[in-house]
Amino acid sequence: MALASDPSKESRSTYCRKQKSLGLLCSNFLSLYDREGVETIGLDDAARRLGVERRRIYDIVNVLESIGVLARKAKNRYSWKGLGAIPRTLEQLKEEGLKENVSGFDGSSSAKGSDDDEDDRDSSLITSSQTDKLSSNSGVNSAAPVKSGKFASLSPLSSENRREKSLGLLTQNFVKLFLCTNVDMICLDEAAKILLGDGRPPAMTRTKVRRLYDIANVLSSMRYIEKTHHPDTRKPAFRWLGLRGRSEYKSVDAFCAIESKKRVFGTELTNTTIKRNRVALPMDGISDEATRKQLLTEVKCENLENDFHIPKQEPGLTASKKSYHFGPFAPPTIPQAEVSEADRMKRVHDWESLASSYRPQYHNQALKDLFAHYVEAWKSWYLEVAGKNPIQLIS
DNA sequence: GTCTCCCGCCACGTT
DNA sequence: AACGTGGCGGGAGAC
Repeated sequence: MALASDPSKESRSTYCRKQKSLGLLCSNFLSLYDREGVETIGLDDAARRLGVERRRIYDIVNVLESIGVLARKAKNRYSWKGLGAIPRTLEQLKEEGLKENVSGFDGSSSAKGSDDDEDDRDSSLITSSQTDKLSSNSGVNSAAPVKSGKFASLSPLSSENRREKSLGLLTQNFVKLFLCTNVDMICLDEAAKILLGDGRPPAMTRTKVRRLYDIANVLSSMRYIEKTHHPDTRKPAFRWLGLRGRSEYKSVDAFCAIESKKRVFGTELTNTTIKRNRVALPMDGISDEATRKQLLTEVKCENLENDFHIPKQEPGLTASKKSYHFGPFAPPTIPQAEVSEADRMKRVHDWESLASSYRPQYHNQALKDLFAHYVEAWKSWYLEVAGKNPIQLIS
């Protein structure tokens, strides 16, 4: 499975995977469709407008479908249920999870003795024995219907096997781990072991972990979970925020405080034409590191404001330790002047003038369309704020 | 080194 | 047969 690009040819490249993360794509996807009047979504349309391959849209859509945001209507078409459908879906998943596990997830049950020695490190981490039944997956519910009636009509074993491994079902079971247990946080490798069941080969676990990373990125971007570290082991883990995370989302200040602690992704859209190892960035010609960082900060702030799902960063945090990189769609004209921190922050907070004056010159028509959408979204959002109306991110 | 996760191949299902 | 879907794991960026 060789990658298409030839690194030797593109040795000068500065590919930055952060700009292409699934989480960022999810944010952009929601920015695009989470608004009044959206009823159906075409996958081709989404891919075109977001500037990514269809394959990536499937990843997003499968996760969103599993938590009720979307429902498949027909080939290439999904109906938009909205973020407001998530709480109901979570409730269903919880009920379903509890029903499937009559013995409960209280830690006292054990369908078969756990032989996973790593699971017993800390009581706040979930154990395999608590959730063995999730691995058997009976959890297909109305929130995530089987893709098609015909799907199971031929070669039942094969299709069932495929369904069992689907990203959507894995998402549901991952969510159930949090909803149906008293677990506080969980490491992805442990989640994988739990969902697979004991005694699976390491390669299978590795694959499952990869998928869980995909899912975690999407759920993180929606603030249903957050990445953290286990207090004792410092091992990366994910904590369930659920609706709590979403309510914090409504408060800009709270969101910024949370967001600033997060790993910060690039803010630009991903693009199918920019391959790994051969990205030509607008700043490639700029050798001075300080200038690059300054420019990165500038553009990051401005782009953040184009996307109301990624609010402003905390002062002093942007581009301090980790450098940001332009995405492939960075505006071709970038302010070069040295700008003081005070001036910069003043500009960042000058939302109104920014919204009315800033017009990035995107080369890509899809980006132009998307930017136009952002401008419209910004206007309505700003009107709401100016009118002292609460921001309704969740219906 | 390990962790993270993008990328696109390709098998399988649908039209 | 052509197209749609999505599992899968290689391998490279991030740490």
